Formats: sequence, C-alpha cells, structure tokens
Amino acid sequence: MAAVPEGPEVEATRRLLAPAVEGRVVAGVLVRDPRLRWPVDPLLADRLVGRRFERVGRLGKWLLFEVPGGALLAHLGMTGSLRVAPSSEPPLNHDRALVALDDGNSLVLRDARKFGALLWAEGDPAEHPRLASLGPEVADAALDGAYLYARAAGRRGPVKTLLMDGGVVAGVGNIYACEALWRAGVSPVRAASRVSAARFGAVAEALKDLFAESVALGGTTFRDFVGADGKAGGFVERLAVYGREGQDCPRCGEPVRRRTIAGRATFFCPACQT
DNA sequence: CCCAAGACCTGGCGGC
DNA sequence: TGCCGCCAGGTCTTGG
Repeated sequence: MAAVPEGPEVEATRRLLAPAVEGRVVAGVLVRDPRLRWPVDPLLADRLVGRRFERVGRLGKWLLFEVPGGALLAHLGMTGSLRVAPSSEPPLNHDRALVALDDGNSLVLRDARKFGALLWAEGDPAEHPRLASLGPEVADAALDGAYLYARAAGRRGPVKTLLMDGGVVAGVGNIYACEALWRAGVSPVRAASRVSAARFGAVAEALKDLFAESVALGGTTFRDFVGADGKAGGFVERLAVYGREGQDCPRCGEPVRRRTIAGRATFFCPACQT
C-alpha cells in the first residue's frame, strides 16, 4: 500500500531525523531540481549556510528545520521522503535537494512526483502563510468533539471532507480520515452538520488513537530511514477499511465499500458506519 | 463563507 | 513483451 505521508508518517520521520540534524551546521545546499510544488528559493543556500539547526519540529504535515531567525520548511507531498545519508554517496534518481551538514552527512529530499515542497520561512515559521492557516494538531487538547462540532456548523458537505480540511485539523489525510470514521462508526458521506457532538467526540478520540498507534509502528518500520530509504509504514497491516474494497469489515463482516468523495477514493462499511 | 472540480506530476499497474 | 491510459492522493486555485 501507498507510503503516502500523512501526519503520523511525518512525525515518525521527524523523530528519526532530529538526532542526526539537531545541532548540525549547514555546510552547503544543492538543489538538483527546483521545480517542486513551489519553486525552491534560488537563495536558499545564502539563507542556510553557516546556520545551525536548533530543532526539528512539525506542524501538520510540515517539517520545520529551525535555525536562528527562520526555518527550512519541508513538505513530503505524496511521494516525498527525507533521509540523512553520507555526503559522499551519489544522489538517487529522484533526489531533488541536498543540504550538506558539518559532519559529513546530508539531509536529502527525494520526491518522484514533485508534489513536495522546500520553503524558506523568515522569522517565526508558524506565521508563514502555509502554516498560519492550519487548524489544531490531532494531539492537541484543543481538538475534541466540541471543537469539531463547532467547526461543522453550517457545513453540508461530507464529514470526511471536513476532517481532511487542514484548516480544521492539521495532518489528517485520506487514509486516516477513512480509518477514523470507521472506528467512530460514522459514515463518511454524512453531512458534517448532521454529526452529533458526542459522535464527533468519538471521531476525535479515534484520530488521536490512530496517530499514536501509527507513529509507534511507523517508528519501527522507519528504523533504517536514517542512512537508507524509507518504505511503507507498518501501520498498513492494521488498516480496517482503506484499500480493502470487497473484503469483510473487521467489526461486522459486511463487505467494505468504496466510493469517491470530493474526488478521493473513500472506503467504509455501509452496515456499521452510519 | 461554502463546496466541487481542476491543476500539478510521474511511477506502477492492468489490459490488450 | 510493449504500449496506452488510468490511478494514486496533498493542497492550492478557480469558479459557481
């Protein structure tokens, strides 16, 4: 199954990269192909070289490599990965940008489809336009049933679309939206404004549980990520409905159904998700 | 504000 | 085998 990076995969990546990156000073920047989601800043090297990565953070699906006065923002898009590899290693086929560190290693962004991004944020990265509009993190206490219920008011679109709106919740992608709704027993096609506060409470809990479980498993599967390439997270085997059209619902045995919502493949159990 | 559809990009796969 | 066309989903943009 796809290794599409959603919040948990990005967090697993952050945890593996942080020890290799924090404290290192940037020695050089090589952009092999600047044509990502947005063009890579031609002055990126000027901004980064000589500066020390103080911390690797995350907001939603964004990774924040913080230096004094700013941050390098990285998004993995749909096919992106980040790894730390010896600077002497030749780049791989789709390595788009390399940030050389002062210890002989490089931080490498690999992205076949170029939906990923590498941006420079001057000053407080949380104020960068791409990040400022994001909703609360899944793990935030602010994300609960009451919050989702309030945000759903007046929204007649499917509840699944609400969950995938980054302005409502940060870091939830198609797979986790499908899985959280299955766990909560809520139909993805139900109008958002017609989901009760109590049921949104179950959705919020499901999101938090899924994230925690997935980060733990992703962490094990991504063990070789530093120095090698990442593969699909171990959470794939735990998916209840995503990618399982026609197979038995793990809860009630009814065949899992698939349909398109807002242009995205959506998997759900027609019997126990209402 | 809300919402659906389009755009971006390319590897992998099914069908012939 | 080889070629063709579809599919994957993050998120910004556009237009109703």
